[in-house]
Amino acid sequence: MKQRSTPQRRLVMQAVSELEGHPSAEEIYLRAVQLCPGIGRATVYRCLKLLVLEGRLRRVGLSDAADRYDRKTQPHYHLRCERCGALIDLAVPYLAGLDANVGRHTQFEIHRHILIFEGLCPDCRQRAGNHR
Amino acid sequence: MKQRSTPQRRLVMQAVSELEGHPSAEEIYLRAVQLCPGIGRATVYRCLKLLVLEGRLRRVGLSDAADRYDRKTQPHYHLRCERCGALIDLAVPYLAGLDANVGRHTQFEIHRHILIFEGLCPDCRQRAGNHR
DNA sequence: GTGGCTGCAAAATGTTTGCACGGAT
DNA sequence: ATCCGTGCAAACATTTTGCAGCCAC
Repeated sequence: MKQRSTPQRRLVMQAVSELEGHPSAEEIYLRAVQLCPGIGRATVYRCLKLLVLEGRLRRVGLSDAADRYDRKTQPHYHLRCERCGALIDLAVPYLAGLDANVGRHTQFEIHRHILIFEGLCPDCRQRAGNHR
Repeated sequence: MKQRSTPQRRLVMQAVSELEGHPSAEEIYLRAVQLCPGIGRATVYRCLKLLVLEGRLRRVGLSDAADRYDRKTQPHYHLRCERCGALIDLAVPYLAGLDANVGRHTQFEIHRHILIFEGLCPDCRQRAGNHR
């Protein structure tokens, strides 16, 4: 199964690039529709999946909201506001030794780890403080 | 809103306790039905939510599968097999300093972090090795 | 008798799949 | 001619919600 570079594929990549931060599939779809009316949601989902497989995008899975997509594919962590849902990249150094460490203590073969910090962003923090 | 201790609430807690590991809401529901035919799915979901709120259970959210519930409520990390979905607790010490550290570097008020390791469990590892 | 709790069915959400068509190789 | 990609709608999985009735306080 050889894959083609279709206009839609390029367009989805472009939509992600134009959207700042970590857009969801729906946000990417809405932007893609602007660029190419008629594109289908399923196509966007399929393209995103392929782009992640190719390593051109990274999927940030959230347990209680739609997944987000990230142009930055190198390992890094995320910070999320539990009130407004904002998701931002963290500059904290990647804890490369953790995987080997856990592998040594369990019979698992560790491939990666996912680390997400949760709390309140400055805006929500202030808003929360005000009506307390 | 004062809350009552109902038979269903106790039963859901019992079902979680009887099931080993980290059952999903559906697994808990199925066990609950055995103990009390007629209990509804929605009731199980509502009870789980309340029990988590009370701090008697911990919810382990997974981005690509149903959430799991954990009787162990103290902070700890998880290890997940990406092939069979097995989820187990990790004994790795909790990195308590991380939150303060990230808080110092971002304007966020950090409340917690979620750390999940992913890889292959011993069984799946062997199975994967065999047909390679 | 007020207000939370239950069970049911329906809704909501996010994502995947079946299918027929169309285009590229 | 084959096979991949597309658009649409329907299916799917998980969780939440609206609502009527019930039970405990």
